[in-house]
Amino acid sequence: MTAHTPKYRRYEAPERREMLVEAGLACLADGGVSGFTIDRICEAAGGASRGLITHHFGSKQQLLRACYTTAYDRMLGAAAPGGSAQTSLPQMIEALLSEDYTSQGTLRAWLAMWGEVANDPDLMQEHRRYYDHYLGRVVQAIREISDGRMLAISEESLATLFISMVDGLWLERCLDPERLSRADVQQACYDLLEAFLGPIRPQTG
Amino acid sequence: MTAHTPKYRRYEAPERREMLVEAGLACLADGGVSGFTIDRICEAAGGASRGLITHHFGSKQQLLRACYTTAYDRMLGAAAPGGSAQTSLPQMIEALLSEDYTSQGTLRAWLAMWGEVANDPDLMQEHRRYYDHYLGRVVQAIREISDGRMLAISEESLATLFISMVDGLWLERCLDPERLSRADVQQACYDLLEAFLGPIRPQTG
DNA sequence: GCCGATATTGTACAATCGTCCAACAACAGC
DNA sequence: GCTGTTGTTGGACGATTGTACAATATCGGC
Repeated sequence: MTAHTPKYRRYEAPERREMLVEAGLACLADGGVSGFTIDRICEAAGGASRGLITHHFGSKQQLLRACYTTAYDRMLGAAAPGGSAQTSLPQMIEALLSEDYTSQGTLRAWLAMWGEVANDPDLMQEHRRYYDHYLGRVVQAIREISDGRMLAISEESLATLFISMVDGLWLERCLDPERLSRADVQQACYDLLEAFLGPIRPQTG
Repeated sequence: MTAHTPKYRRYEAPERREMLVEAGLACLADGGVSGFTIDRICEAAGGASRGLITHHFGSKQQLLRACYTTAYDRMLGAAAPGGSAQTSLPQMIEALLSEDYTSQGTLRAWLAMWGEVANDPDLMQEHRRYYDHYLGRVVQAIREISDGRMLAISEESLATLFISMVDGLWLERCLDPERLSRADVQQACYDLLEAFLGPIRPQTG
């Protein structure tokens, strides 16, 4: 007759880790590094206990590393839907400069994590790995359009240009959404690409 | 016979404020927001007392605001030497993507401050003011080159493109200086500009 | 129903945080 | 040299930080 309602739910380690990463990203989004706190993260993870992060990740810093790889994975995933490695330039422009992704929360999270990349060698290595992956995809997408044509600059150079442009526009728009509209920044991307690749703008009716 | 060597030096308020801003920027550069601490800042300001920041600025947050405007002033100053409002595009490329300015310290400082811009309305206002100023200068520099010629896009659009590109390249290079050389990023800027303005690259011998 | 592996809790801990404030000292003006 | 203004000191304060660790609870396998 002891109905015994459990005081807490037990999760498998991988699932719990995922929950904590999720909570960590949420905290980064609304408080930056200062918001990335053991107490707040556990609170955000459904009121878990303070000991959990140390238990599952060893330290707060390692949770941050996990958050970084997750965030990067998602970014790449959004730019290449359906899990394929295939990406089109318009799709990337649409996804990375979407209304959702150019939010102040997204900005705060990335700024905080980038700030750590410069400090943490492990994170730096991870960053480099992802960046190369990202660049490779863009080069591939460019080649699909150029289709063997000789461009004014190499595909790799144009890819670097494109990535930096997207990052810069994303940053400026996050900082001040009223100053730069979504249409503005997306158009700017096409201005850049068409200067090298010719007309590629998808007809929007 | 009381030789009386002073225990500390008294500064005029403006001079002391400047010292604290300097120390604040130094702390931001090597520790981001986490390094921006009353204790560390005072230590960096020649071992001043902990009460000084509250006394001169009212709060730590207001010191941060002062740091932001100083950093932005210096950035604009570096891009337009001699104190003139006049700026040339090559000069900006040279200054903002210089070896010195693409350091991890510079990165950490800006990331930390931008993270606050998204939170603090006062800082946001300041940011907007400076950005408009910055944009105006770039438009002016573009007009000097286009010289009335009709471009593929408006001078304002190209200015936005340019600023975002510089920011993006600056960011990527700060994050991983070994991946993107100074020559790479500066060349990328010219690739962009020449696509719209025709040859403008200064002959480097 | 019990057991054991293991996920979870919650406190203790020392360190650090930002702010406040009363006492103090430097230095210009007299 | 004294005095008044004002810049400076440094400790008190409560809140919060990340980590460690022993105690506890859950839940699958029997």
